[in-house]
Amino acid sequence: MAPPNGSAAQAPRRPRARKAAPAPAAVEQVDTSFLETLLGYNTRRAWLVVSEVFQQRMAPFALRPVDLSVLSLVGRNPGITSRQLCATLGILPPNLVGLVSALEKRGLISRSPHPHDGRAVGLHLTAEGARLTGEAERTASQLEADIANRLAPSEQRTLLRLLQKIYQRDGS
Amino acid sequence: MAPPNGSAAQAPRRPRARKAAPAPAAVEQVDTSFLETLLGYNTRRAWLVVSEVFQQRMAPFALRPVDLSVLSLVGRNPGITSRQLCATLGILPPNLVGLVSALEKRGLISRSPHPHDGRAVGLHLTAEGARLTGEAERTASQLEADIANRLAPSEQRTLLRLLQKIYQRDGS
DNA sequence: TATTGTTATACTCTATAACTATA
DNA sequence: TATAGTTATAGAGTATAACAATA
Repeated sequence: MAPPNGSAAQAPRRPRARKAAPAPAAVEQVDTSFLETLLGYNTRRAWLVVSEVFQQRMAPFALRPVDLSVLSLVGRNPGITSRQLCATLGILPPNLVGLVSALEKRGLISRSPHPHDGRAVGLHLTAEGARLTGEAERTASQLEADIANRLAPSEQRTLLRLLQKIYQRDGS
Repeated sequence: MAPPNGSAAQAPRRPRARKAAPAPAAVEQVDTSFLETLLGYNTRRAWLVVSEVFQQRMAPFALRPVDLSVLSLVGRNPGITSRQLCATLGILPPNLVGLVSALEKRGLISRSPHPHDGRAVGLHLTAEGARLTGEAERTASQLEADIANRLAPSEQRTLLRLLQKIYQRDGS
């Protein structure tokens, strides 16, 4: 799980072109220069680090990242519907059903009729749900602060802003 | 799949605290302010955008992101072992077996004995593998450039650098 | 004894089709 | 007819245990 990278990657050029020579040489240091130019590779690697630390620190709450996302959205948007949760988080409706049911069985969220749409159901946090969500949010913020302390405060703000520019105002 | 966000998120504060009041009001605009402060949330959302475009543009090559990663690493590190690929990409050995076998069946990579370790097997690109990998790498670079053009060139370099600072020199 | 590569397998995550009830 | 929520199910991704061959 520990990638032994160390090269300061820049461009995807590789001057040393070998002519299919079967020279039996072992690879010592792995050259990841091209991959490190890819946004997808870098975001995935960064996410792996964050999600691993998340799993460790949030274990006492028994909440996955997606669980905290749902609880946080329900807490800040009382009466939000499953459909709105799906659209906001990029989850497909069938995959949200079990998630919400589990949180309801744990007594963290409750369902109530939607004001003017008999098909929809509004979601709310219970008192216990609000308490646990608040504590979990504080833990998550601290957790991410500990990771982001490798960056200067201005760099932290910049990173979030640039990531948001990548995925916001975009549908495909 | 299209998240209708629009708020300029900053801090996880929410002044409007409701006392468990069952006021039946529908949610119009979803407040994602807290989630947008989380590095994990932002990296995942950005990755979803990149991976979706990747899937579209790379369809002609029938390569997933992880396939291109393997081909690129084998191309730049002739004789690299499965174990080294796993360590570099964060893949578990059992999950790499089928991946490498598939690329071998497609005639893109070949196996050769390791110079001084009878257990290990060195991986190499075939002529066809090198051709396809080169073309796929150029397509991937263009694809990501098109996504990153929402950012200024200096911002693009900054984003990659900050992401790398998050996941590099880290094992847990 | 430790490591490489492998098989088998289980668990999670994600995606599609189809149904119901409301609009 | 279109949408919200749901069920069933299939597929992809990820995880552990255990084995043979080699170090």
